[in-house]
Amino acid sequence: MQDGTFTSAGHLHETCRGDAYARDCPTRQLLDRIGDKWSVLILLLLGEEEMRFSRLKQRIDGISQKMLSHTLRSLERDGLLTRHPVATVPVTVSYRITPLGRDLLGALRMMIDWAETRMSEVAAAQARFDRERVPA
Amino acid sequence: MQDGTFTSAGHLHETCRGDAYARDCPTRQLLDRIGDKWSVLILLLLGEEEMRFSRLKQRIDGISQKMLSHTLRSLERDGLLTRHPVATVPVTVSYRITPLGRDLLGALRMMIDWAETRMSEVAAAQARFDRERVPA
DNA sequence: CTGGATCCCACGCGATACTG
DNA sequence: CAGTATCGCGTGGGATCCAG
Repeated sequence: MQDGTFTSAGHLHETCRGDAYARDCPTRQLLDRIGDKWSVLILLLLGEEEMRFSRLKQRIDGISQKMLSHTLRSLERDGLLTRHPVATVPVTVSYRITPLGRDLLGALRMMIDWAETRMSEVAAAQARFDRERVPA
Repeated sequence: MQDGTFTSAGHLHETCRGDAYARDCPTRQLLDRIGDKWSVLILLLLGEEEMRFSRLKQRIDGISQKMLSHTLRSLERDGLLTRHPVATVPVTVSYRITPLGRDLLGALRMMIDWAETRMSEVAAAQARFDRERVPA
C-alpha cells in the first residue's frame, strides 16, 4: 500500500519557462505515472472497450494480478479510468476509460503507431551498432 | 520462464496488428526502451537543438552523469541520436537527434502537450480520490 | 570536458498464498 | 471473480572516484 511514494520533497526550481526539464514539470509527473511497465497497455486496451479485471489479465501477456491491480488503482486515482463493480454472485468489476484518459490515449497511439512502423529500423540500428562496437 | 508464446517463424508481426499486448510486440519494445526515467527528456531537448554533454546535464534537472551517459549511449544504439566528438583540447562531444528520433519526437510531443494542459486535472482527481478513500 | 568503473540501496515487480 | 498480504530478487539509478 505504499504505492504513492511521491515524496517530491524538492522545492520549486527557479525557471521552467515552458521547458519540461525541471523536476516539478508536468512532463516529469506524467512520465512518473504512466512511465511504468503496464499503464500504457491498460489504457490502450480500455480505449478499445470497457473491460473486466480478468479479461484485462488475459489480454495483457505476462502481467501479474498484483501489478494489474496496482496499476488499475493508480490509473483510477489519476482520473484516467473509472471502476465499476457489479454485485453479481462472484463479484465482477469492469473498468472504463475516462474522457481525460481517452484524450491522453490519442497521443499515446501516435507513439504506438511509430513503434509498429519504425521499430524494425531501431532493431537494425542496434545490430549495426553492436557489430561495429566490438561486441566483446 | 516463457509461457506458450506463439513464436511462429516468419511474420509474427501480423498477429500483433491491433493487438499490441503480446510480449514480443513493437509497443512493448518501445516502452522498454524509452520507458525509462530520462530518454524522453533527452530526446525532447535534442529536438530543440544539437547539444553537448555538459549542456544536457545542466538542463536536465537531477540527472546524474552516469545516467546521462548510459541513456545517451542507449539512444545512440537505437539510432535515435548520433554522437559527434570534437577533438578539442578538453574533448567536447555533441549529440544530435536523427530523423528517426525526430519522427518519434513528434508523437512524444503530443504527450507532453497533454501533460502541460491536463496534469492539473490529474492532480485534482488524485486529491479527490485520496479524500474519499480514507487516507489512513 | 566526457564518461567509464564500483559500490550499494531502494523499489518495481513477479511468485505464491489467502480472503470475501 | 477480484482482489490483498507477504516474501524475495533483479536492477534502475544515485554517489563517488578515476581516467583520457
